[in-house]
Amino acid sequence: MARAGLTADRLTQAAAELADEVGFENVTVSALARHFGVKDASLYSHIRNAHDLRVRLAVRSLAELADLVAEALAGRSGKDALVAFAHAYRRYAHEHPGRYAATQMALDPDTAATSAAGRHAEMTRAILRGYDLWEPDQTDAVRLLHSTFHGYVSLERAGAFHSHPRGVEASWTRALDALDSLLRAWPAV
Amino acid sequence: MARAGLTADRLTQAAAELADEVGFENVTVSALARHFGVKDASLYSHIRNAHDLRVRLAVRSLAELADLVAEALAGRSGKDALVAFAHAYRRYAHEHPGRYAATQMALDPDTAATSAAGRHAEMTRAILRGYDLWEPDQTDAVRLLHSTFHGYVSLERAGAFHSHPRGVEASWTRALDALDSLLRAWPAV
DNA sequence: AGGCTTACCTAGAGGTCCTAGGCAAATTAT
DNA sequence: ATAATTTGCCTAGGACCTCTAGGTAAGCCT
Repeated sequence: MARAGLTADRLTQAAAELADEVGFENVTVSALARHFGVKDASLYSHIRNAHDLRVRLAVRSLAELADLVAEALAGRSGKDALVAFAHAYRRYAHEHPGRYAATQMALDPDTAATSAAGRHAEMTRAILRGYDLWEPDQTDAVRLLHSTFHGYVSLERAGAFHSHPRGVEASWTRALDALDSLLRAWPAV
Repeated sequence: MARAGLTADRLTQAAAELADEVGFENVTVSALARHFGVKDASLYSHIRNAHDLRVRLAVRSLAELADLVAEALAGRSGKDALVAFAHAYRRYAHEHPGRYAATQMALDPDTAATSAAGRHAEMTRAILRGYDLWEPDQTDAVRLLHSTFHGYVSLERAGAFHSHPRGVEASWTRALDALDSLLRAWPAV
């Protein structure tokens, strides 16, 4: 009986593709086993349980997104960097909805600390070097930017903006204009 | 054999409490049936299926949140209204995490149209009457505000801000200052 | 070739979702 | 007050998912 050659990595990769096809919440051990033509029980040599599989997918997706953002940021600064970051972020969410959903999973503190979540914060902070912001305003601004990007993308995906004819793309561009101007004139306390 | 007196409404109410206790994703038909001391199958006379139950919970939570926000907004305008809206919104998410998660469910267009989602947009728009914003900037600003509120609250709940010592409360207050100043000086195209 | 590790298997328990069909309690009609 | 109707909750059972225990065989190493 030939072996399928499973590893935790190949499972996570397949789970990522599956998530984009059927949605993150439908990534099950059974579906993954079917994909490889093996029995459910066989996967438990490689992953601890279903939650472990989803955590691996989340960690992998965070790293993948961080790579794409890093690439988009390379050689840019100021508004140029802000827009590049935002587009890379939103594009990932659109092209890989299942993986993006995975990045929103609540990770336990240890896992989060060793994940690429820190790189995301670091890159957001790098953008702010093009603006005149210092602690603690810098941290506040990082949180605001992250919130806005994530909020916009997830509301957009949830269909919250469909009720109005104004183009979602146009609002996004204007939101970036607004954030840029906000960062340039960050209000003093 | 005495009846439990189930109705779709009582089920939804219990589901809301259950959601806040065990998390939205753990609101199951079985758990709800256990809560009422009846068999799973009995619930299907009142709800169509598990998805239907979650949709009812989402619609109910949206309405509940809209009521709280409306109350907070009453008699306020300008930054005062902005801050009141934001605090009511964030407070609901903190006090009722399961219900708040429910409000983020993707609803089909018909359900969304008849839900309180429209009231949320309308109230956000009302805030902007205190600023000098007109279409299409108004819609862009509504989307930006909504995104930021939702993004901040959901990242906060996911633990994304725990890695830094800066207080989450302080950043939130500053974010509102920033949004206020942004709305007062909304950049022209 | 023999031995070791491990990839994958079968079997099965327990949980959730949901349907079909039945009885009995509550409600309405007579 | 009794009969007819509606409906709330039941049992039974199928389909799918999660996960454990224990076994067989494939592939690597000497």
